[in-house]
Amino acid sequence: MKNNFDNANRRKKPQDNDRMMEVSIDCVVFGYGVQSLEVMLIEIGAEELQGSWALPGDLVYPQEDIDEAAHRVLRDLTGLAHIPLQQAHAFGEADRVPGRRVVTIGYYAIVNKLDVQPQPSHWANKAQWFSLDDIPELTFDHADIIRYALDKLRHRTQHSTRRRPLWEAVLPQFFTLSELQQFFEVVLNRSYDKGNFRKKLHEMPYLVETELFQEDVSHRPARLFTYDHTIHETHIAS
Amino acid sequence: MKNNFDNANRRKKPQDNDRMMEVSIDCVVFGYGVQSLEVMLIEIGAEELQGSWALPGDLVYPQEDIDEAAHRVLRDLTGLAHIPLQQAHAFGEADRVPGRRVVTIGYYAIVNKLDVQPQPSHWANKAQWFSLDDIPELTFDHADIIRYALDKLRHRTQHSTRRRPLWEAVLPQFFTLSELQQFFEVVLNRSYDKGNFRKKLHEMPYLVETELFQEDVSHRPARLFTYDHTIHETHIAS
DNA sequence: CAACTTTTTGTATTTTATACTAAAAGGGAT
DNA sequence: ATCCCTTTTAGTATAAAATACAAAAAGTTG
Repeated sequence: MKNNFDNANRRKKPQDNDRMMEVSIDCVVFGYGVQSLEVMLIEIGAEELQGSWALPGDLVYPQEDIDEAAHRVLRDLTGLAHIPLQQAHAFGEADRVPGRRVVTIGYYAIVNKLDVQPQPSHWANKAQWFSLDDIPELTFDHADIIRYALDKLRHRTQHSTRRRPLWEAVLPQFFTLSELQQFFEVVLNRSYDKGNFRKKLHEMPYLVETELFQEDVSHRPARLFTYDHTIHETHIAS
Repeated sequence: MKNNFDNANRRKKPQDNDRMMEVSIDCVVFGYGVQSLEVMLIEIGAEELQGSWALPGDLVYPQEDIDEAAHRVLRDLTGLAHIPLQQAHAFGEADRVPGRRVVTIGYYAIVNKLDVQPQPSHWANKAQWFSLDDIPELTFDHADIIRYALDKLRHRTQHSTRRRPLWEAVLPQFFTLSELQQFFEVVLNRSYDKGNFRKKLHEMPYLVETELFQEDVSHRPARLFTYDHTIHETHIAS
């Protein structure tokens, strides 16, 4: 086994470490709430960066996949588990971390703020939500990583109809069309016409109408819909 | 300087290398030609993988940005310089390279086959074009990397109107609308109606009409157009 | 039951995409 | 020169999609 060499570096043996570096993960978790989109940050509770705000991130272990690492890091620092993280971009400026060489891979996700309860642990002192227009000074290039992740989040919300929709992880199992519309309005920061938005949704066969209705609202109760992933997949295939 | 620590790993000193790994770049260079889209592969000329085909790729140096590394690697192995490489995706399965831990970052670009002359060097024995439907067995997960890059290439060709278009690097400075149409047809693997395609192009103010025409063609010569990046940028801003 | 809210359906208009036709402008052969 | 071939270029006619707007339906509240 130790005699297998990556073609990417054929003149070096694996045990030579003069070309090794650290690889980290940074997670951009967006918190969806009523009329607001926030991002989860942690306060560092150790060593010289103590008191600084940063994205939840840590080094990748040699024996784990980067996707696994993303989940572990987020869970260890904030307590958030089973979050559908997506890779956004790798950041690899040589001087992005002063005095060290760390290549980081940015991941992003969106969750419902009501569904999660941030629990800082390990070297995270605090873990809390920050409004997107009120982000504190962050370590290193973390502000860039957030910008990039927000771009991807918006792009994917608008375009990719061929993958499991992001709102599926945010909305309850049964939801109204207005709730879905709000998701788009909050994430994309624009507003839609109610009737027209509804028309477009009716062309999505994987958005299935149930016989359930809203309760305890002081107006006409809306019909509840649900997302059917099986229908979505067969729809993509055709 | 050595006392600065990444918040991503606050319990380790930089000199501990039990969490270090190798980071590599793999370049997917698409070659645009008449009615064809190919990809540049190299034949490995050293050690056990000798004779295998692979993407041009190598380890990142500790002191260079990953974007720089991508250009260096491609130049060293294939002789291709000043190629506008774009990051596609990071691949970090723990077992993607047997016996080692290498996280690789995939980059992609498209060039005109007539503009470049592949010159294998370093540990590349050969460097040549392969048709996309006739790719040989590749090392590691390089086939996945190509798939991913092709996806990005197509997506960007079709959608992103807000960035410098990919065809700018492929077409000559002055080109006909039919040449531009061919680019889209080859990359997206579909055909367009001539009149309608032309109509859409006329809505792009950064595509400017010149007073030049084709010469030495045995039919009505077409008007030549050119791309104006300044106009494009002001157009994006509005 | 009138006032109010939000859902839901519907129409009318504008914009965009697609299909198709035909004139214009060259070269080459007769 | 004239006819035939090609491709460019302009244009029209139709279909589909996006947008704007209006109004009925179905509940709650006072």
